[in-house]
Amino acid sequence: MSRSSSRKASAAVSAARPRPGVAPLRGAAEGMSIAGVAEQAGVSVATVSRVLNGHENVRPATRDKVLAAVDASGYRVNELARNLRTAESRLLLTMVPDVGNPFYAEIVRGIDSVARQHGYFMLLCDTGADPGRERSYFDLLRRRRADGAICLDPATIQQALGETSSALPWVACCEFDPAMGVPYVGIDNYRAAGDAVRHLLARGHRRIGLINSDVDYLYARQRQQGYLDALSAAGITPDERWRMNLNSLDYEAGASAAATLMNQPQAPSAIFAVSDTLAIGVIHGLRSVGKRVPDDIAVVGFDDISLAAQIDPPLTTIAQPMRELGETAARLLLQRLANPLANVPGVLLPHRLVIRGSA
Amino acid sequence: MSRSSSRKASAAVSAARPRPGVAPLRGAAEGMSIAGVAEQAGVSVATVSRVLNGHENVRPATRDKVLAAVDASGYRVNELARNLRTAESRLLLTMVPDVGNPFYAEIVRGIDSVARQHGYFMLLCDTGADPGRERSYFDLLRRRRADGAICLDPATIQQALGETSSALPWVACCEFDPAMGVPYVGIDNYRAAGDAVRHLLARGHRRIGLINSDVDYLYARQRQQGYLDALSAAGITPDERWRMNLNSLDYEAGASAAATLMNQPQAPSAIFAVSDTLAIGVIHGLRSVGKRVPDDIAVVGFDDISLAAQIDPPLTTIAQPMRELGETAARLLLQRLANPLANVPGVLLPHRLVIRGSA
DNA sequence: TTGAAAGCGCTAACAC
DNA sequence: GTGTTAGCGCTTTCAA
Repeated sequence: MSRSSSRKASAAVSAARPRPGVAPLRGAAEGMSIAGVAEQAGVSVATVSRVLNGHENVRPATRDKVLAAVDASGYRVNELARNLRTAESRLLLTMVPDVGNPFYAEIVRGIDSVARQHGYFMLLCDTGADPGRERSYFDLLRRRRADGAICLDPATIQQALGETSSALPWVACCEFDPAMGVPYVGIDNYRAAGDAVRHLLARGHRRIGLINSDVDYLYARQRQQGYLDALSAAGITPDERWRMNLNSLDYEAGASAAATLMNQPQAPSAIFAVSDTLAIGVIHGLRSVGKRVPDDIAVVGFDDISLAAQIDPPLTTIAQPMRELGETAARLLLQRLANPLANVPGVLLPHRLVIRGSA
Repeated sequence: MSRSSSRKASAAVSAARPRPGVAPLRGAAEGMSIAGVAEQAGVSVATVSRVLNGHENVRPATRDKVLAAVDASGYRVNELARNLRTAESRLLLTMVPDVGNPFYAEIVRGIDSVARQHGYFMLLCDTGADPGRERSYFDLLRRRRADGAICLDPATIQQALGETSSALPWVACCEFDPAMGVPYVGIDNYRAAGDAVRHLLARGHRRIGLINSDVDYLYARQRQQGYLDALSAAGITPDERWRMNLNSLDYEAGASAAATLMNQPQAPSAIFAVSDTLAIGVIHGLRSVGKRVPDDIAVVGFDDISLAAQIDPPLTTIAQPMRELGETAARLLLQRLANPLANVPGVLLPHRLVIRGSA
């Protein structure tokens, strides 16, 4: 828009100083381009580029001249230009439904660390489960703003599968369907949920409630099935009134769900919540209706966010290897980018039951 | 580093198709550029560009032709090229010390929402308080990868002030020095801390502990001064043993600090922690040494993250308008980008004491 | 080992 | 209203 004048002007300035010898000392920043550095160093732009990119075939003396000029001018490569030329943005998109959820935060850290190790930056997008936003993020890929994407948002994934996005360079993390033809990393949700329920069973509970998210999501269905089958295997017929499906993982959602669940005859004596945030809310909700945990009601969560160990009582939960989940997702994506043809495998990471005070 | 080979191949492919005449019908995606669309629509690239950018001076019929061609080809603008041409990346960098901290997460949401409203995307960077990473992020600005930055990391800010970064387009959020010549948004930390202490005083406490972060940080010094002055004003001589400085805001840090604090004669009867995460850890730590909150020890936190209301006992805390903090920071930055010369003001947002069960 | 020059795909003068 | 064309700043042939 209003850019041409200033930039042009400064370019002119540097062009207007063919003064040999002493560097004109025009401080750092702005106007300086690779051409200016070349001029100051008395070499061609090609040579400057070679030095900047660490190519071997440059005479040490030449290299030093260039480096000196770069130093003196405070030049920084314009990655906008570099990106166009090399046709890559070196940006990885990460889509999460909610940055505020500690579970996602830790995964995001894992992604970020691997990405940075490989010279990529991470563009974090909070979809807020908003379909409009969700769709537009995949477009970032098509518009070359990002080289690849990692999606953690179940809703987005459901939607992506329905569209033509399978050709795009992305991987699924935590929420996935092995049949979907997109690389993924996650855990065995079915077994994990079963492990949680079996723990409760072993503690003598027979009436076990399930506070789940929307069964539109794969992971929710998998965990529900794990819950159901574990109950059946113990000879218990699951009561439908013990189950609730929420469209949020917020603390508040868990709190009110717990209150609702307790407000019925034959209320459960234990609750399995599919997320620690939900479970923490559940404990709060239970307390608000006068129930003590674990004495009156046992609670098991899912994820093992760092907070789980801090609350009262400390939360018994299924630990997911969050950091590794993120790191693996990033590696899978990088692999796919490096070799678009090779088919990248799906990977399942181990989970683990962590027994603390709540159940 | 290893980025040359693959790219070369694809460039060659598209370059090898100067075939004139009938559009090769090469479906959607890949190779398609604005020139291809122009050809299919039978117009010039300039016209396509005009349509794409919503310029008015295009005949409806022409516009339709172009749109049809865009549709048929599945063309998406290459923003790499656009960015170079317009000399802006439309990316805003946000630097936080820790994405996992719910306090920052909420602010980040505020930034993201304003950014997106204005056609920018947010590049989130977790500095992890690592000086190396910190420094490299400001370089993103110099390399034109981001148009501007919002910094939430105290350590990074301290360092940025020492360097020549004041010329860069960035704003400070939460941590700031009015004298630093960089736009900022935050709260009145001095008064806020005073309010917390006065609340405790009003509840009859005389021995009030302070669990603070590193006094290298401006906000930490401001809150400490607020604490000290409030105590003095009440005729109390602050005991140095009541104060602790931590280099982390993690739950664990708060927990162990609390244990340490209690492990001395004349231990405080109340604790003011400068962050809710710390305060939650404190409550946990207190419990682990057999102290009950608030009966034995009162606890006041700072921030009012959503979790504060959920724990047992619910946390009394100083609420910061997190969402607004983020939104304001983004607006300040956008303002600065729109008009680099105008001097953007510093803004202070109101805080508020939220009284719950812990004190 | 170095330089000249051809673009990457787009926008915006400037003509017509 | 529409087309022609000149770059944006960089990387990478290709030739010397």
